[in-house]
Amino acid sequence: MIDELKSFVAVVEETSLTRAAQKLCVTQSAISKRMQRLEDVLGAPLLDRNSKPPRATALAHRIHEHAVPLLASFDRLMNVAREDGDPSGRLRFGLPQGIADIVLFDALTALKDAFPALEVTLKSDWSPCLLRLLDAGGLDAAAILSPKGRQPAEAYAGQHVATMELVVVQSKRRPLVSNRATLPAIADGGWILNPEGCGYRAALQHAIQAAGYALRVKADTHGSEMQLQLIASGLGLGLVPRSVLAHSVWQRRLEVVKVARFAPQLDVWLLHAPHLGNLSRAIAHLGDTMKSSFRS
Amino acid sequence: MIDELKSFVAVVEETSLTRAAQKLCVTQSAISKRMQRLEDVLGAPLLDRNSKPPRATALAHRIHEHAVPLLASFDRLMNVAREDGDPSGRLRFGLPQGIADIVLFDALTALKDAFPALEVTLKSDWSPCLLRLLDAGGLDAAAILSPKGRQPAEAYAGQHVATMELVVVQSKRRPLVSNRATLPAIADGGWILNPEGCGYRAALQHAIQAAGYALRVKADTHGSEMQLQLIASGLGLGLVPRSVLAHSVWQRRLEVVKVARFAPQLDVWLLHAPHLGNLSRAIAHLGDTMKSSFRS
DNA sequence: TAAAAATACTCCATAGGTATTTTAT
DNA sequence: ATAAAATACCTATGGAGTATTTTTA
Repeated sequence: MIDELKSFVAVVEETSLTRAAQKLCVTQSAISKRMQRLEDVLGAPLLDRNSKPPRATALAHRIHEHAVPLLASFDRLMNVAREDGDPSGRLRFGLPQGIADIVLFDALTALKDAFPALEVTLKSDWSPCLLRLLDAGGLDAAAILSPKGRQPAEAYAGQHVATMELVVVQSKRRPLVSNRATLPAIADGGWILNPEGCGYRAALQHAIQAAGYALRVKADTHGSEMQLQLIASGLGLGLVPRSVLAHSVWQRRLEVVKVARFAPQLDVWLLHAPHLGNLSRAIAHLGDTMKSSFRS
Repeated sequence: MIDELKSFVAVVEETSLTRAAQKLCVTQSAISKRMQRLEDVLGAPLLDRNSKPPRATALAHRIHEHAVPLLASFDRLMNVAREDGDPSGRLRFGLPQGIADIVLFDALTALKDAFPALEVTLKSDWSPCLLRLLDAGGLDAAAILSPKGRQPAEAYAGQHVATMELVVVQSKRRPLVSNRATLPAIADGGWILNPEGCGYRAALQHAIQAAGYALRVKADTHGSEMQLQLIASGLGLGLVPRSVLAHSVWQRRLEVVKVARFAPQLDVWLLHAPHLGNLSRAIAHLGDTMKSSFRS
């Protein structure tokens, strides 16, 4: 039916079956039959054959008005799957809060600049949830945190974006531990962390449990600034990326606790669906801006 | 390709080839092959076959977003040709100024009420031009004036709407002829008429020339109110439908001249394209409102 | 008479059905 | 073990091309 409509539009615009045939690189006979098929399907004549070349009927003009945008949508649909096509439609991007703090503004600005037509939808969640969504086709791409050195999983396509150094911080005014502490000392210090599922927290928990201690959590927070504010008040220790600390408004009230033989790091990955279609270029661009966000 | 897209949408929404097949009344094998065809055309997998039933990929979700509105447009296009369908799209209606004065407001209001989704485009011109446009498919319907009793032409579809009685008018204060005149008296009176092509003028010219006299035109006007204003000033005679005179703001300053053996009448026809598709009901409604406009 | 569209006829591709195999849960 | 999808195989249809006829300007 799409071929019939394309032929019909060509016929109306060329006002000639023969010219339409040439334009579409088929025989005049094929066009003639396509038009008859279309008329059969619609149940009404589209061409007035009392004239030569036949003239489009009033109904044909109305159908033409519908057919042109329809064929344009069809072309756009076909373009969605082309790797080299212009990014279009919606890009569904997921990222954990901790990464959002660092890259989101830059990323959105850059995407909007490069691909104004692209609509970006965001999903903020912990890395494992994002991975599951990515798997289910609910996301086109996701930024993921994973312990340094370990690939998120073999099955995922994507690129390594950055490695984040995590540092232990406490209040400068009301320190809880020495700023050159040991693992046992901080384990019992009382922690202010983002909830279960957070990549930072998982890394900390893993390290402390591996050393045979238990993690004592004093407060769950959402978002780095809230976390750092509470830490600055002297309520407990925190674990944050060094870059987040550097940009925080609470920085002056916080100090880094150096912990012997404890240097947690997280890898940041930009993973994406195996086939991106015309989002490929957008995701590549996103990867670049993320890398530069982490460098600065 | 339309069938493939319909199947694809069904598969995504049913999350199962088998259920999609049942929904579309074809075999599971057919759906399986349609999906493969679509994937071939797009050059990318839409289903993740590592699961059963297969899950839609991220790309599939994006394609789905485009496919749904596309199929809706397709259905709307198919509906355009159905005689019994809801009127949609654009209705291109032509009518001469003289009829517009009488029916246009009522007609537009009634159409808007009955079919809010319908967009009406107007073309104002003399009847012969409208007929030519209608012929060429440039109009869906046109109101036409033709001398009483004569069909506009056998080839046109449509209905008779009304017969308009035309009356000769002159200024009440400054009459040019007796208000019980004869044909030779008025022939030389000096006329204020709409330009060449106007149905009224044609009728008058025909009657006067048939009686062996010549029509002396003093002024060309556009639109009945302008014409009646000039007539009221005593500049010349006019020929207008009795109904237009009745509704004119100049009525009190005008008087009807009764002319012996001169009773010009015009038929009003509502003609339309041979196949209207889903405009049928709109045109039928238009015919009804026109008739009632002429009665009042 | 010339140009354009429709048609008769043929061939091949392909879509769909049936029956069966493969595969994931 | 079972349900679901893929596939092998067959048939029928239908779409396109060639050559020819019909029709309008």
